[in-house]
Parts: sequence; C-alpha cells; structure tokens
Amino acid sequence: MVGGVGENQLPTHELIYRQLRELVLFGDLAPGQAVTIQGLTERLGAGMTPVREAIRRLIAEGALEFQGNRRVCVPQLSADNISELIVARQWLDPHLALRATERITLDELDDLTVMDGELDSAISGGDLRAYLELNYRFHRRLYEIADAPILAELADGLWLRFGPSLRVVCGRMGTQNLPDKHKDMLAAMHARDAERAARAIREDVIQGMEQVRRSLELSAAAH
Amino acid sequence: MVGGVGENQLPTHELIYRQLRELVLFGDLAPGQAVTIQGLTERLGAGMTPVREAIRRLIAEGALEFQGNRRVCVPQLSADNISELIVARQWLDPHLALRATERITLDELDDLTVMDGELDSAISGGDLRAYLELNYRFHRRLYEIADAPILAELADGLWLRFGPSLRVVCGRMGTQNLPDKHKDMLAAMHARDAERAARAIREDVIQGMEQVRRSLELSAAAH
DNA sequence: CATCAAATAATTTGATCATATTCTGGGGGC
DNA sequence: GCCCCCAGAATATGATCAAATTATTTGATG
Repeated sequence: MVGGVGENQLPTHELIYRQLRELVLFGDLAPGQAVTIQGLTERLGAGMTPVREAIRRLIAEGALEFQGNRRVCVPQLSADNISELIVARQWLDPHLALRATERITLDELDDLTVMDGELDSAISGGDLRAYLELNYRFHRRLYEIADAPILAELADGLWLRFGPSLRVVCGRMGTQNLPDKHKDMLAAMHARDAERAARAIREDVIQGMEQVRRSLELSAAAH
Repeated sequence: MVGGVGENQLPTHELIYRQLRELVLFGDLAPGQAVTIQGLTERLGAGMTPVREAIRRLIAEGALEFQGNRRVCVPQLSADNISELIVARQWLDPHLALRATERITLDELDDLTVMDGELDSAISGGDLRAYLELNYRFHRRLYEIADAPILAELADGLWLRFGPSLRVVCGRMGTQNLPDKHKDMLAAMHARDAERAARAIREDVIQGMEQVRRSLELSAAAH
C-alpha cells in the first residue's frame, strides 16, 4: 500500500487497475513500450499481486498485449487494426447516441454542454492532455446515458485500444483542427432528432479515427 | 500445479483460465452461482494465485460478475441484457460472415461443412453438451476466417455472456428444433454470395437468441 | 591485431506459493 | 428483532523458483 491511514474503500487492485487504465488511455505509456510488473510496483507503489491482476485485466480488455514469451507491452496498431476499430465505432457510437437521444434528460444535456465547453477551452488553450481526457469523458457520458451497459462496455473497451496511438497522433498535430461535431449532436438532441444526433456522432468518430489512420500510415511508411 | 513431470508449455494461470472459461461457456456453472477462489483451487487443483488471475480475466470479459462486496458469481441476464446481446450479435456476426465469405478457401469451407455435419449428429443424438460445443466452434471458426481479430474478439466475448443461460434454455427444450441456418450459409459461401451468407447467419443468430429471450421471460414471469 | 560469432555467465523479470492480515456475513446471545 | 462476536473467505506481501534477455568472455578467422 502507498499512503492511507485507513479511510480506504476500494481494494488496492482496483485502484491500481484504474491508475494503469488511465496511463494507457491517455497515452502516458507509448505504443510498443514494455510493461513490467516490477516497474509498476515501483511506479505505483504497490505489491506485485495487485499489479499482476491489474495487468491481466487490461490484457483481457485488449489494452495491453501479452507477447507469448512472458512479456507484456502496449500494442502497436496496424492499419488493419485501425480499420476494424473504425468499423466497430462507426456502428457502436451512433447506435448508442441514438439510444441516448431517446432517453436523455435536460439536466444531462446541460451536463454534456458544459463538458463540451471545457473541451473547447482545452483545444484553444492547446492543452492536449485535457483534450484527450475531456473528449473521452464526453463520449463516455453519452454511453452511460444510452443505458445499455453491455454495448457501452464494448465501446469503452475500444478507447483503450486506440488511446496510446491517439496521443501520439495528436502530439504530432497540435490541438488545432481536432474533430468536434459535438455542437451538431447536442443541437440534434435538443430537438430530439435521434437520427441526426447519430449521424453527427458518426462523423465525429470517422473524422477522428481517419486522422489516426492517416497519421499512422505516414509513420509506417517512414518506418 | 496438478500433474505434469515437465512437459509443460503453458503457464498454470493460462490453463486454469481456459478451463474456467469452458466451464462458463458451456454452462457447467449455472447463472447466479457463486464462484469462490478456494472452491476452484480444489476443483481445478491449482494454487490460489493462478485461480485469482483467471477469475479476474473472466470478470474483465464480462463472463463473471464482481458483486461489490468481494463476492463473484455467474451473471444472470436480464431481459435488457439479452436485447443488447441480440443487437450486438445481429450486427457483428453478419459482418464477420460477410468478410469470411470474401476470404474463405475451399479447404476451410470443407472444414466448416464437416463441423456442421457433426453438429447435426449431436442434435439428432440428443447430445446437448456436444451441440453447445460444436455450435460454438462453428461460429468461432467463422470469426477466425473473417481475419478481423478485434471484431472476432468482441463477438467471441459475447458468447461468454449468454453461454450459461443458453445451457439452461436448451436444457429445458431438448435438442430438437434448435436453430441451424448453417446449410444456407455454407451454400451461399460456395456461391461466393456474401450478402446471402450474412443474411443466413443473421437469421441463425436471431432465431437462437430470441429463443433464449422468450425462455428467460417465461422463467422470470414465474419468478 | 581487429572483428565477429558463438557460448556462457549474470541479471532482470515473471510465476507460483505459503502466510499474514483484513473484511464480510451469519449465528448466538440479549 | 438487534447487536456483537466469530468463522471463513478474500486481499496483499514477500520469498522462492524458473525462464528469458542481456552482457561478457572466449576463440576462430580474415
């Protein structure tokens, strides 16, 4: 254990899991980078059992890769992988947005609007890390509102797969001309036009993911 | 470790994971049943560390459920859960079948045909366990042929969620009138008609999953 | 004499276990 | 019926063993 006098609610392995998850999600671990148990016990200040469990969970979710010999690393996406992720998100995200539009309350809509405002600030302020985090939380909130836990878990899991690459790509391009069709979507939701909201999200997803694809193809060509 | 003089290739936690996975997948653990570490260490003859890891992996895949207090059990599907699974498979399976049709070789087609024949034998022979296993392997093989590892993993993960319930449902209805649109699909694949193959699989999925839904609604009504 | 390659030694890392500790849930006493 | 105590199960640690990668040495060759 690290700090804590005794005010703890969550077990260590759960805390470690969440920390490691964010490390992957927001690109603090680069694609290809090795992930070792002992390295993380030091970095996160925990014993090896909780760290082992957290790593296993992330492997099961596709966030980390087990390399046959007993090594673990952050996966590097191939062009084919990206295509699959695009196909999957292109279906999942609009479907969830559609459901969300049918269910969302006005309070929740305000929530999303506020989040999107903060997102704008992060973009204009050039704060990459904040952009990545807020953008994720925006979509994540949408998944929750859709009230479809299994589909939401699937969609959420996809973020873990392209998170590390997203960070690399955005790091190369700065925070300008990042995709944000969120305004369209929020307007459509206000109008209770589920189809239009779904279309807006679909474009948002395609724009963002295609940018990742192109950028990754470039760096692959320069191998 | 259980037996073994030294001919081992795979680590214990991997073996335990696979065994536990099949236990869930083919309904040897009933929905709602509690899963304890110590129970499994005895049942599978392993130490607690490998068992813990296997359980965590299955939880991450949605095959087991963590109940907040440190208990773990096999999830019981709600009607909403089933609907989500239907929606997801209704999209994923046809998509993968479509890709598979474009890529499948004649040898692989023969493979599938043989598997489907064995499936028929299991049905007419009334062997429920063999049906469940062969049906799973048939679809699984299709996923592999589609050559889309991420989408295949998503589809594969869904089986873990309805596996336990499928066993219960089929146990109540016997092996007669089980869905099998596989013949249609194989014919369509022979003709390289991807659209028709995808439609056949879609019907296969819907038939099977709707049967689960209806059966579960009945038992819920009799609460 | 320098360079490269193969074999071997050393270090790092992962896998498993036994054990101590903490927490949850149930049963007996009030 | 409520509360406290206890049995049992889960969590977490560190030690030990095994495997794999890396570094080093050695010997042969140009």
